[in-house]
Amino acid sequence: MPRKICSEKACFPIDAIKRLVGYYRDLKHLKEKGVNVISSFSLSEILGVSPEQIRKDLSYLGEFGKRGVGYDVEHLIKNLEDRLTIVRPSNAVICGVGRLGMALMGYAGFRDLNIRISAGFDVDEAKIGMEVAGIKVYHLRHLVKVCKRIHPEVAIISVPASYAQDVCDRIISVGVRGILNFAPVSLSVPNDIFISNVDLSVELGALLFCTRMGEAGGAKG
Amino acid sequence: MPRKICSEKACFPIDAIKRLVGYYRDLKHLKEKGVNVISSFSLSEILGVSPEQIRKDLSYLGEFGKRGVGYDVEHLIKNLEDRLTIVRPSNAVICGVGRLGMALMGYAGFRDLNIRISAGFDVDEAKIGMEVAGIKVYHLRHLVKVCKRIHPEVAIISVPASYAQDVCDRIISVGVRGILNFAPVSLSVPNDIFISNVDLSVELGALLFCTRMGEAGGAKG
DNA sequence: ATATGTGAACCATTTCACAGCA
DNA sequence: TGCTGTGAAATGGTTCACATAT
Repeated sequence: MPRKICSEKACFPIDAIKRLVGYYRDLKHLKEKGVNVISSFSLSEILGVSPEQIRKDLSYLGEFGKRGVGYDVEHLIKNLEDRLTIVRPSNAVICGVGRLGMALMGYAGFRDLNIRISAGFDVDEAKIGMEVAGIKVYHLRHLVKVCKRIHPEVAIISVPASYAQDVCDRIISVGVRGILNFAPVSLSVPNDIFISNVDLSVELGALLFCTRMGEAGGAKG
Repeated sequence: MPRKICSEKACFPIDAIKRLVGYYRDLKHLKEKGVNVISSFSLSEILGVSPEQIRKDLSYLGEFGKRGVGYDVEHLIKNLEDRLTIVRPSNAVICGVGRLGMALMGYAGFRDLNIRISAGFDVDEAKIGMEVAGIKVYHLRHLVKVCKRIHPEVAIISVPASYAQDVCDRIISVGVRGILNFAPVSLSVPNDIFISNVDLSVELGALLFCTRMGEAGGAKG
């Protein structure tokens, strides 16, 4: 993934986008709790992000607040849904129905973003034809055929590392332009394809290193 | 998590640490394939990171290459294991043995970093006493007692969002200083605790947004 | 009075360019 | 000559400070 993303109109940092998606989710929780108006300062405490950062992030998408007052929660949610294109539903597929793949098929959080997991793929004959969380599992050899019907916008790769590049290539060949990769390898893709790596052992390894370094020194940030 | 981490000797960026852990993993694959010496330029193609970036990242930990030649793969691996403290084994625990928690208990990648998942915790009586991938599941109410025996350095939180802060507090109370959080909420922790959030729907949502923006514009980075 | 929105200042990381060494 | 290691320059995200609006 690049560090920032641009259209003709504007550029903004990927990290800002991720934070904004997080704001959206937490704002929905706030609304359920009956909060109608909130300032960037109060939001700051809930989100663990500075008020200036929140305001700057929101300003990438437009002006949604009232000066001297704050943000109308519902209005802000609606605008985030619109600008982040959450209103527009999407299909996704999962390649690799192992333990992790199955967990992702049942992950409720995707639905909140209007993302529907429409199919799973695996090579294990025992799994073909199964339904996991209401999602049908197909053989990987039918990937192209099934995807031509489903038209997934994004794909999740949760196959073993050694299969990942092959699956990745085939996913791209059916027109998928965004890939969330859980396989612990660096995949090579054309530079019009977005690939985001969630590397669990890298995360845990880096965390462990930090705590051990912290023992002797301390974090500064 | 802060942006950088410091000891008395040096400071370096968290992102560099994460990349280094990734280099370590990919170098081990390379070694298995019989590669003995490699330049930062060849590594660049495999890792998808620029040669300068690789050299700079490595330079945070020391000087491991031979000018005019490249890096001895085995020598580099040994040094990374040493400097990233991967040689030193660690225990971790997982709080929340749902679908995701179970997947993580069986995740092979942790073992490659000498990280051992030593216990799982849940509140579901049906799961208590179970073994998942050889790891015993305890009731959450015994968290403190079991952790005092195991001495985990890091913990993984994969409980529902509403339980996460409570579990987090208790984990910290037994001396854990690093937390990998999968619950989709911002947790508040003292600032000597390292917490890394893996937010699956945020990742997928941001990815989707990028592909949709990319349709009209294009990535620059 | 209060809180937003934003250009400017700041600061960290990435990239560059080249000195240093095999 | 070839590739590493690293100060210096550039890039770009975050923080600051304040003008602006209610």
